[in-house]
Amino acid sequence: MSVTDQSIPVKTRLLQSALQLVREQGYDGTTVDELCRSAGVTKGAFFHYFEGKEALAIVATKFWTEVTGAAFAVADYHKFEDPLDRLLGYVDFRIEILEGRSLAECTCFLGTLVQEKFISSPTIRDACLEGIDSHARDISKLIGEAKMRHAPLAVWGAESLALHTQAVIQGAFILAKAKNDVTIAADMIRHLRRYIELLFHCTDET
Amino acid sequence: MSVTDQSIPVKTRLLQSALQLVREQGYDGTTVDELCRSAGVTKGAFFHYFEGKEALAIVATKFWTEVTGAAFAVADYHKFEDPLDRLLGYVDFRIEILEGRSLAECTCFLGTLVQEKFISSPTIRDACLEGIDSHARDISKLIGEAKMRHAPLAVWGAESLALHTQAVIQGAFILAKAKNDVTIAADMIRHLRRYIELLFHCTDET
DNA sequence: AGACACATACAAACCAGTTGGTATGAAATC
DNA sequence: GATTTCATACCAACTGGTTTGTATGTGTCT
Repeated sequence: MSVTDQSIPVKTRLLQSALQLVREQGYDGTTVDELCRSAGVTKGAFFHYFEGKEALAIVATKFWTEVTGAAFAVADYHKFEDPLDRLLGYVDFRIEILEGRSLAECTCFLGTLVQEKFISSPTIRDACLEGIDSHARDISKLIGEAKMRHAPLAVWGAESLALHTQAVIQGAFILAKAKNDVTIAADMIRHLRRYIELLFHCTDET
Repeated sequence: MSVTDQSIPVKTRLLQSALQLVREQGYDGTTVDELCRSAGVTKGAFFHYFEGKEALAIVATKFWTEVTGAAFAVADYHKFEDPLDRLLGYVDFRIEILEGRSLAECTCFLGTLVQEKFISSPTIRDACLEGIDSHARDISKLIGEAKMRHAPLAVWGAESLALHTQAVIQGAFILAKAKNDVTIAADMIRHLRRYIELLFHCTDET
């Protein structure tokens, strides 16, 4: 099921190509022509479905949020009864995702996009923020439940820790890109796992 | 002392403009013309000093590494006798740097650049890696000393933890950009601080 | 006079977006 | 039920502006 598969609608193919190419080359580094070539459509088709490049970026952030949201929704870690196990399961899942994938395949479209356009396009920035926040809210809920059961008096907030998990993951991707080595990202996320374990097991310290 | 200050050499002005503009707009989003305008020089001057845009980027990474390296070298946190205090002082210093600064002024040139060009320009990627690693080595040394004194048996490695500090900081910048709020980066780095404290104070758990 | 440090003008490629069209199918009209 | 009408989904060529880079000129210092 390549991205040029004729059975996939043109609009979807363009969005899939956008996710891939932007993660590989950045937003400004990806031309509309290239996007069309990758999706196997012409420029006419592109401008039929999207008002312009920026509009595509906005739609792509929503597309990304849906696709990844669905992947997390069906992931195994939800099966654990203890919310702390679910939280640690989530972190393990983030590590699993890295395995056997190229960097561009496992890094975050939103993080890549927002770093490049956070000033030059507030519209894109807001769209990225919504996607990131949407996922962070899910994680915050997980953390809140784990906190309620295991560390109700802890000083740190669930929301803040949820954002921290996302920060670590985003930062892990940057280091992995610099080192051209996905495994380094896993190492960084394992530190996050240890941090969470310490937060829940050394409550006297917080 | 603006970047167009006539007393600063043209080449330096171009490099300073590059650091600023790339952090604001990204590499591909910054044109050579814009760079020249910002530095108050003409295109002739630009191509007199640099072979091209990519060559400038390489030199800019070295410039960045020197400038920031010097800033960290003279920072206060080195005064502490206990290496753990120096390490925590470093983290606090990273938080201090954020205060009163705009996002583009306090984020990392290398992280921004490498995320955009890690595939399309291996040369730039390597230059960014060298800068990041150079700083990480300094932090790794700090951590190694702290570990030797306070947690010699800990399972985590100094180098890995040093990279993790950089990952957290880079990721903090991405979230801050998405939220358009520098203070969120400080929150993320405070989690890093707590992680380090826990690592050194709950050694039985590791 | 010759080297260096720039400035100005220009070229060649590139890129987002436009224009003007075709093919197809569905709905309205006769 | 045949025909016209119209909207949708695309396609290919083109345009105007931008971008990196070059070629050549000019002033200055030694």
